[in-house]
Amino acid sequence: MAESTGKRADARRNEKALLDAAAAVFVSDGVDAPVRKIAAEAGVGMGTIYRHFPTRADLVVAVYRHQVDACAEAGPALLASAESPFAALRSWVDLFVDFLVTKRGLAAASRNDPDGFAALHGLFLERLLPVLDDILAAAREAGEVKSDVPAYQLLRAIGDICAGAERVDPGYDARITIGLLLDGCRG
Amino acid sequence: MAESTGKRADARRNEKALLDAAAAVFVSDGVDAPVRKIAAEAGVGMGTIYRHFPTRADLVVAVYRHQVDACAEAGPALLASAESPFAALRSWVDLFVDFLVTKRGLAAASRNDPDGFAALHGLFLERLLPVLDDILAAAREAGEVKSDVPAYQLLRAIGDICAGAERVDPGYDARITIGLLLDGCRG
DNA sequence: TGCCAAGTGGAACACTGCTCCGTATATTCG
DNA sequence: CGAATATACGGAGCAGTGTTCCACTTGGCA
Repeated sequence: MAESTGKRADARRNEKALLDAAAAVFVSDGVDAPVRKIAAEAGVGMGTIYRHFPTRADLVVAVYRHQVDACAEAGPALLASAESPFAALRSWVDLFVDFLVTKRGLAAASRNDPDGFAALHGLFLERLLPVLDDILAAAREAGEVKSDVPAYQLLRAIGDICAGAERVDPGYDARITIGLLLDGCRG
Repeated sequence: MAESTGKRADARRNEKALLDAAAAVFVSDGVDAPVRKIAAEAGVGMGTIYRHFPTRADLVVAVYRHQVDACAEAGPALLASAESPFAALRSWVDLFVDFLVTKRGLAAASRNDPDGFAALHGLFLERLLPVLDDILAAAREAGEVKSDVPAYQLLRAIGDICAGAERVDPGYDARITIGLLLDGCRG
């Protein structure tokens, strides 16, 4: 019964254990936590972790995929409920920033690892870019955004700023920068 | 004769060799190049490199210090010659961005290494922050900048954006984002 | 010249991501 | 129920990193 995946029962169990362990370790140690630690936390060996997630980035993507989905799905709702498209833009960007800054190291996770970057970047592009694009288009139509900056440019800038902001420093607030950026879009 | 440093002649020679080697390797391999490679290029042992530069960040700072100085010194000149303080702001930021993007990995060099970050960050704060602060103040006085964003916030945002932009991607241009940011400052 | 503190080199350590393959076991079939 | 087999597991091991340590060399001075 259960999943129709051809996987063996223990394999499925281990995959779940790994996802849970990774989520826990990412919270306590940051996304850069050693693979060994995640394997240990899950109570499996190195071989197992690499069997299920060929690269650490795959694991990261798997762990956060549903949160990214939630962020993507919130877009249209915000656009419908906010008092203006630009307000929706602000709210949605806030959501994304929240997501990024509450996951220690998420945005920077792939820094050292080009493949990892591609995976995470790809997830954002696939799920979030269309959403931001819609919001941006609506805001333009309402005359609230003059700049013709592409959504990609904006999405990436936000990611980069949050990545840099991960360093703890009481005097710095990434949200201020991002607010400035959005103001810049109004032209 | 020569420097009044109490250092031995061979020590001074090695320090110079290391700086030259590091500069060369940074260009060809990026700022993240292995320490061993720099030592080999300079023809010295591991012990020597760590004697002169206790951490890789110290080496990075030493290599780029005079370029940072040049950037700092260009500030007042730009302010005097540009047709408006905001134009000077743009030009100066361009200068800084040029510096960051032409040094592969410079802005991200310290990413993995908190001490390294502090060193580089400290250099920028010490040399560049006052310059940006002056330009920003002038632009505000001329009514060209409405936002009261602190210079620190802006400087760091630029650094973070360039750090993120280091990943090669023909579709992304950090300068667009930074331009947007400056537009945002005009309020 | 001879001495010795300053300086050097590179082996060794601790840590990382990742691979490999002998072993264990879930599942299936007789 | 008991074997046969494909599937999955564990962890030792490899390659590469930054950094430390200390026996050895050498510049500069008396």
